[in-house]
This record gives sequence, C-alpha cells and structure tokens, in this order.
Amino acid sequence: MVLPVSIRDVAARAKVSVGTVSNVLNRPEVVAPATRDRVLDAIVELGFVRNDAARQLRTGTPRAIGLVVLDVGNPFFTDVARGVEDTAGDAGHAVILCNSDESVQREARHVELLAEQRVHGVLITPVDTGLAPVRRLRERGISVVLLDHPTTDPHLCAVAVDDRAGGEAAVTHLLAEGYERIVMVNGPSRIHQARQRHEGAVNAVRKAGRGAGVLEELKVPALNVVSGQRAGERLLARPRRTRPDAVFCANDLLALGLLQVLVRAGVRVPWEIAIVGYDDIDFAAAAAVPLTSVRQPRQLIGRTAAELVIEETMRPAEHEHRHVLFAPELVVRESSRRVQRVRRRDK
Amino acid sequence: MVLPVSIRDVAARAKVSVGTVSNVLNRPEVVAPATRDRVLDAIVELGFVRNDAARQLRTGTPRAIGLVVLDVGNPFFTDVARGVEDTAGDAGHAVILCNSDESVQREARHVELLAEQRVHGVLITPVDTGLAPVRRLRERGISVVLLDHPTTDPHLCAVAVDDRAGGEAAVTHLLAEGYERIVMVNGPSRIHQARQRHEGAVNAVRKAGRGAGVLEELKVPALNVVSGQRAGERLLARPRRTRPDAVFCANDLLALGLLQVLVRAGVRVPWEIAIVGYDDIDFAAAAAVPLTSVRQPRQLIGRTAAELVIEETMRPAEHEHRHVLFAPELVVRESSRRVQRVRRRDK
DNA sequence: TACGTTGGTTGAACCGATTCAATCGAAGGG
DNA sequence: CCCTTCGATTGAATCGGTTCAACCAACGTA
Repeated sequence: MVLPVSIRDVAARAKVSVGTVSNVLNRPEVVAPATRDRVLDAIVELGFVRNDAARQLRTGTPRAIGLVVLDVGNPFFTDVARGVEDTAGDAGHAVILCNSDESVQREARHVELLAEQRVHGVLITPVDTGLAPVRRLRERGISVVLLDHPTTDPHLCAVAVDDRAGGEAAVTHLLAEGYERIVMVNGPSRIHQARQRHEGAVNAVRKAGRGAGVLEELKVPALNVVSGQRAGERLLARPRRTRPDAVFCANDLLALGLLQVLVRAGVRVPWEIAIVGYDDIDFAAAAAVPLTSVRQPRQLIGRTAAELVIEETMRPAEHEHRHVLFAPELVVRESSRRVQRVRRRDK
Repeated sequence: MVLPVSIRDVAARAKVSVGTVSNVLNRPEVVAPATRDRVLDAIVELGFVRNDAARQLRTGTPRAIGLVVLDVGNPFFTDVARGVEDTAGDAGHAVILCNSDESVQREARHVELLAEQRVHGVLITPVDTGLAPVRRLRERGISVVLLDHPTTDPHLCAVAVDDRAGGEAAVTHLLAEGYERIVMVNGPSRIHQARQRHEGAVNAVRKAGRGAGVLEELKVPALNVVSGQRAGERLLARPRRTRPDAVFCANDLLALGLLQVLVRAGVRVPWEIAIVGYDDIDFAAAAAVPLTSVRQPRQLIGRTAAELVIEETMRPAEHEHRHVLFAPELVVRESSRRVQRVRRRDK
C-alpha cells in the first residue's frame, strides 16, 4: 500500500547524490541554498521520513532513553516520569517507559529489551538491592542512573531523596503530637525505600528516649491502595485497646487505602488513629481527611536524572558521577494534627 | 571501555559462520545441538546482546509501539497505559510513552519521533478532532488505533467508551436526585471527550423535560486538579443564591480539585452542592467525600487497543478494522446522594 | 598562464543482523 | 562403488542513513 521511500529515492528525485541529501538533513549550512530547496521539496513530495534504525546503526547513537519504575499506577512515579519526559524531549529523545510492578522477572525482561534497543541510558528504580540488572546494563556499556535509590557506588549516578530523614521526620512529628503506639505499614524489605524509611522511623523513636513511644512494623506485599486496605482490615480486626493510635505508611497509596477502610468503619481520624503518608501526591491533600505526608520533589527528581544520563552519554569524558540527594519535607495536615486527648499514662 | 560485541565476534569465538549464529538466535531448531551449545556458550562468554537497530533495518519489523496520551498525570491514562504495557510486553514489544499535554505542538513532535522510530503502531488519544497527526502516520504506513476517541472512519480501529451515554447518565442521576441547577465544569471543546460528555448532559436535561433543571457550562483550560480548583474558586465567588446545587465535572481530577476547594471553604457536599466526576479513578472513592463517578474499563481499553494494533500489523490481510465501544457505568457515592432538602419550587 | 584556494558535491565503504542460494558431508539406495 | 537425498552450514548480498576522501568548478593571485 504505502511504499517505503528511502534517501536514495529523494536523491534521484532532486537529482543529487545521497550524500547531499544526508547533508541537507544533518548539516544544512554546508549545502547551497538552491540545492537545499530542491532536496527539501523532494522530501515533502515523497513524504520521506528518516529511518532511525539505519541512522542509529551507522552512528551508534540512539535517540531513546529507558525508564523503569516500580509502579506506573503510582502518581509519584508518573510525576517523576513527566519530569524525565520533559528534559528528554527537549534533547530530542524518546522515553521508553517500563513498569516492573515490583517483580524481578518483569524488571529483567524489560532491561533485556532496553539493552537490545541500545538505548542511550536507563533510569531505573531497582526492585532489588542486589542491582543485578544495573550491572548487566553497565556491562553492555549503557549508562545507568539510579532513581530514588541511594548508593555509595562511585561509578554510578544516583538521584534520590533522603528516605531515612523522611521516615524520621514523620515519626518524630507523631511523637511530638503525643502519639505513643505507632504502627508503620511497610512494604517488603527487598524494597530499598521501605527499609530506609523504617530505619528513620526507628531512629526517631530511639532519639525520643524510652517511654516516649513504641513502633511496630506491619508488612504488606506491595505499596499500593489495595495493600493499604488490607492493612486497615487487619488493624480493625484487633481488639480496640490493642490498636495503635497512629499509623505511618510507607507511601500515600497505602495511606489512602488505609484511610478509606478506617473512615468507612467509623474510626475517627485523627482522634482515634492518626495517619501519616509518604510522597505527598496530589491526591493526599484531597483525601477524606487531608493527609499529612512527606513531600518529595518529584518532577525535579525526574528532570535531574534525565539530565545526568544525557550528560553522561553525550560527554562521557567530562562526566563526573554524582549522587544527588534531595531533602524531603514534612507537610502536616488534618490526619495527624494534635487533638484533645487524654494521655493514657503519665511517665 | 566496553567494546561492542557483534554477531561476528560470536561467530569467530564459536568457530562457525555468522549465518549459524543468526540461526541459533532465530530458528534454533535448524541447527545441530552441539553447534547450538557452542554458540550459546560464546554468547554468554562475550556478553553479546543483539542490536535491534540492525535487525530492524534488515527485517523491517520493529519491536516497539507508541502510546500518545493527553496527560500522564491522570490516573485514567496510566491505567490505560498499564493495560497497553501488559499485552505489548507479552507480544515482546516495548512501549514508547508520549505525553502530549493537550498541546498540538507536543503531539506533532512526538508523532514525528515515532514515525522515525518506525514503530509497529501507535495508540493515540488525539488532542484535536482534526486527526492531522493520525493521517500523517497512516501515510507512512504506520497503523493507528484511536484511544478513547470514537470515529466513523472505516479505515481505522478505535477503542472508546460511550462518552455521550456517560454524560447523560451522570446528569440524569443528578436530576433524579432532585438537583435542579447544574453546572458542568468542562474542558476545551477541542477535546472530543469534553464535547461528547457535554452533549450527553444536555440530552439528559432535554429528556427530563422543561422545568426539571437547567444546565450551565463552565469552561476551564485543562482537565486537571488545578483547573478544578480554579473552577471551585469561581463558583465560590458567586453570591450564594446564584450558585448551582450540583456540579458535573468532565473528569475526576477536576472533581477532586473542586471538592477540595469547596470543602476547605466549608461548603457541605452534597447538601449545598453535589458533585459527580468522570473516570472513577481509584482516588475518587478515597476522596474527602467519596465521589460519584462514571466508571470506564480503563485497563481493558488499553489491552484491547494494544491487541488491535498488534493484530493489524502482524496480519494486515485478515485484519478487519473495528470500532470497539465500551459502555460506561455510573457509580453512585456520597457526593451526590439524595439529601433532605426542600424543593425550591413546585411545578 | 599556472597555481592555490574555497565552496559544493559525489559515491563508495560502513554499521550489524538476516536471508537464502550454494555448498558440504554423511547416510541410504541401487 | 556411484548417485541421490537431506540435514547442516556457509558467506555474500542486503536493508538505509552517515561519513569522508576525492573531485570539480570557479575565482583570486602571482
């Protein structure tokens, strides 16, 4: 139906050589205006579109970067993705978005695909701390920037937010508001962010001194709304007096799921149970009870990571690997504000 | 640093010809087991990864499909994207995600990029009803499936949800609950969904007969949370008696933004103002006041569209263009439930 | 008139995987 | 012992841009 039109067809039509057509495409300033116009006319008449596969094969420089995230359904990652897309687009790169869904298998499959595509670079939030897929990519000469996953490896760029500080801020806030029995609803410790945020939470309790409060960890299989609902059901199943008076969730999706279940069951938030989330996604502020959360500069993370990977691949000589660590910020809303309450015991 | 290893290096190492290596990769059954193993060993020893650009150049069959959406920040589209990614991944295709941000320029740029990549096919929610970018793609022999944008063009596949029916259901519901002065907060009429949903709303009012209620359209520049907030502020700026008693928002992001502003201003939803959204994103149920919304089968839309485009490109001969139209479903929650109220007038 | 310079253009080689006609070797049949 | 058959393997041609040394023409200078 549609016959493929190559640079040779254009050359024939414009009565020039293929070299000249290529020059018009890539260095228009070296070709005489008259010839250039003839070539451009031929291009539009034939509807020619450059075949990027051929170009890439010859030049070795691809025009796409890969982005592997844990969950496209999580607004945190879509905001990061938007940041990546912005800067990548400005640099003329396409973004191949891959969703690992927190599965090591899916992640490996996607990484393999990206390697075959010879992408410029890969931005990845690894499922596993092992970093096996990262190693595979680097062995193949593809630059990698770790997203939201700090590292000490000096051969690697990384953009992250200080999760330990974030976890500590959240729990310190809860303790300061007078909450004493805190449950942290957390994802599998395979996930780096989950571990770091928990460490921060533990730190906060320790710093507050004994007697200030206790922290319990409630593990759920994934960091999404459904898991949050499950966690809520498990808390509701406990006898009222053994329930926590505050819950710190490893991300906002968990918090929203939890909140939904609690509100539906008639539990008053924050009077009976306070909630703090993490990420400060746009929906946190619009929740049934506006959610206290730990804000991360999401788009900035994406933009910075994209800049790093582009710089690394464009000027490998001058590039210095960097570990960018942003500071999180606690945003306090109704879900955890101090309320009139009797202290259960004096210490 | 890392030297590129080609199929020739593998051939040399395994002491076979390049043809044999290619056969091991693509038709392993035709090569003798002993040779096959030698080649496989060489592949892992050298860490060879097939160069997809070269493969694509020769075979002409790419391994990526493009997905152009209006807003990656909208959970509706990320759910669709997830569906697309699922089926595409199963078929061994990468997904290149592009965000047009409702801008014709960005859309054109992305479409050009996808054309150069010679993607297998493109799933697109066009910004404009003109369908100019769609024509451009089809001229280049790239199959296109319209996403969430119905068409009568028999040369095109389309997957959509009946937006007119959805709009009608929403407003019919509001009228049935006794609301009379309805404002529809809507996006620019350039956007197809916006127009269709409004038509449905108008229909509902007309069918209900005169006197049943009035519908006013309040246009906002984009279908996102911020625009919803702006709309809320504009409504609040009106004298109380001229405010609507119900608002139908063209999507849930608008509704959530609006709800947030109203709740913060102390307006009681749904007593003073009822709200109905559209899309039934996961966050709708978790909102300050659980949101009535029109549900669309989001992942199914994505999966269906991906299947269609893959079928169209794999077996163009047998392929029949189809227009799949799913039915929306109204999900009623607190934000629009009938409340004790006096009818302002008897008719 | 000869020579150097400059701006424009040419076309063959190349990137790496795939394909397919040609070749090889071994087994089987007459 | 020769001939056919068939499975396995080979290697050159190919896809479509890019690159670069070579070339050409026109102009300026000695």
